[in-house]
Amino acid sequence: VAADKLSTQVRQEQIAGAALDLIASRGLQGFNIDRLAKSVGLVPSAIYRHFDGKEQVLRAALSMFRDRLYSLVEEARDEADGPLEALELLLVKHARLIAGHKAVPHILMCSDVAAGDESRRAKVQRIFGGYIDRVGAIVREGQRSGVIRGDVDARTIALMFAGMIQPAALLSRAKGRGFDMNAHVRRVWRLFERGVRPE
Amino acid sequence: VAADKLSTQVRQEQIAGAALDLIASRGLQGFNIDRLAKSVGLVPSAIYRHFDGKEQVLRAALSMFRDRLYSLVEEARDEADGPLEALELLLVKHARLIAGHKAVPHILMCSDVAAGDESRRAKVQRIFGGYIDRVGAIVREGQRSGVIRGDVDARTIALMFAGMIQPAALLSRAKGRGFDMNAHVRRVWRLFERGVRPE
DNA sequence: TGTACATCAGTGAACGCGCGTTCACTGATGTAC
DNA sequence: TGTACATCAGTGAACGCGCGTTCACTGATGTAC
Repeated sequence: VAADKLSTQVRQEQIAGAALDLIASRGLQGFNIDRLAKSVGLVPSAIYRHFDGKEQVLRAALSMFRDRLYSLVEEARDEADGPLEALELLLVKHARLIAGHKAVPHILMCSDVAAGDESRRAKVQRIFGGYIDRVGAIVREGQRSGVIRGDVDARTIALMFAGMIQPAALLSRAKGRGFDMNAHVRRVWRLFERGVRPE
Repeated sequence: VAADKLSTQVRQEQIAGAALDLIASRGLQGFNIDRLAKSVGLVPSAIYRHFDGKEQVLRAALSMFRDRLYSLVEEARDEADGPLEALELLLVKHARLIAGHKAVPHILMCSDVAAGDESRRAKVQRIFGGYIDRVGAIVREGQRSGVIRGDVDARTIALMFAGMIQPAALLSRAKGRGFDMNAHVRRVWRLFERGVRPE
């Protein structure tokens, strides 16, 4: 019983998406060709019709991850009015993803994906750096308009922002239901907001 | 040419320590029996004289990691006077480890070590939870003595504290020399300090 | 103090499983005439 | 519109490498007498 034939373009997206889910739920260890193939309803060897190999699948997954991550920042920026509200909204959006067991962003960033060969490490670093840059841009906007203190550089504040989410993502993955992500986000935001408020 | 014979007790410590280093520098992927054996000057099969298997080595490494991590907190507490200074000192100690490419704590916590079977995940979670509890205890002390605001719970502040280090550890691992850890710590501390200061 | 024996850490060859990858094939899709 | 052919996604068997683990052995250490 053979699977339906779909174009390589469609399959590549399916496969990259499935790879992301797999890595998010089972770590890089749990990401193998067998499981990947099964989760898109194909046979392992069929993956090679659409990718040159496992590493290329990982690259595609990373690119998809990057696009989603950056989109999240843009969304927050568009929907909020004002930089401070944009940051708060972004934090809430992250929390929602994490609570919905779709903690792709911060698990991926954390996991051993960042090990491996030089060019992969460079790619992960570029993605994270780009994220910090984008958050930093929002911060700088806030500094110009005077709602965020100007005596600490924007990059540091952006890193602190990222730091609100990562440990929480870990705890949430470990504890599952036992961790109230929304409550945490509300509390931690108050700390952050006070830290960055101008004197 | 055979290696010197050492007691199992000595070898177990050597091996667990080497495992930690290996995981810190190469991720869980790079942690294999061949490399592990080589780094303690033994032949792969010799590892099995001292551990039942790879998983047991990992457990021992985790335990060693836990002891070191908790010791760091106690040291900071002992050497500082006052809870706020203790936190700052702890932050500096972490930064020093990370800058010295011994970023074991936060890489390990982040890596796929936290995936894997149920009992290993539980162990990693317990270690991280214990760390947060210990930092939280310092925070609570500060709240009692009035140097830390009392209207945010200690746990949240402890998580925020952990959040100052993790993203920086990632950046540092990726960028190497290109990231000035000490400068970052000084800047991020000012943010944190202002966030937790009483009104 | 010297000898005999038990214990045990270290060795290297071999085994076997997991898993990424290849390849000859099948059959559907789509295009040329 | 129908036929012939090229293209290409999907299949399953097989291969081979990496790597964790086992095992019979060697020889040093330490203990009993």
